[in-house]
Amino acid sequence: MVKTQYWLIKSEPSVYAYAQLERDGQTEWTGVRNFEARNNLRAMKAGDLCLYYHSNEGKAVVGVAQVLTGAGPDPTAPSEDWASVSVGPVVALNTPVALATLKKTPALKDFPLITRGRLSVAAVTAKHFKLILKLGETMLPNPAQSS
DNA sequence: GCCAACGTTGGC
DNA sequence: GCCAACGTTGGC
Repeated sequence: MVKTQYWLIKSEPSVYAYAQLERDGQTEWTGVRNFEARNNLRAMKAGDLCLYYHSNEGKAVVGVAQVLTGAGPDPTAPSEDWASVSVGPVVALNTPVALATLKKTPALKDFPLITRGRLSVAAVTAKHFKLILKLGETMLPNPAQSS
């Protein structure tokens, strides 16, 4: 199997919270209108894992989501030029990792939330991904644990 | 192809 | 609710 890649996806909880994803079981990740974020969406493939960040309200990484299907055209987009993927919930973090905590952690100095605050879909290194799970006092359930 | 204006995001 | 950061648009 191909190596799992790690990502960070952001959503305002008032728009689509992680708890909503858990209720729905899966969702189509649409509405991205930034070229770089779109390119990242296109690089996602089924099985990749995403840290789920709540922006504006909450301001914390709250859960892990998994890419279910790779990028297709965004049905909500005005043209063919945009992409979306479908994602499903994996686990909610036992302890949400606040932005303030991320900022205080030297190992996360170049985490995309810190360096690229406004990028809504960003690649995350395996090292950062694991560290955030640790800060969130959370283990991945076995089916999601791939490499 | 540059760059100013504008709109949006998101932390505070 | 303000404002800084920054990406995109559009005029030249």
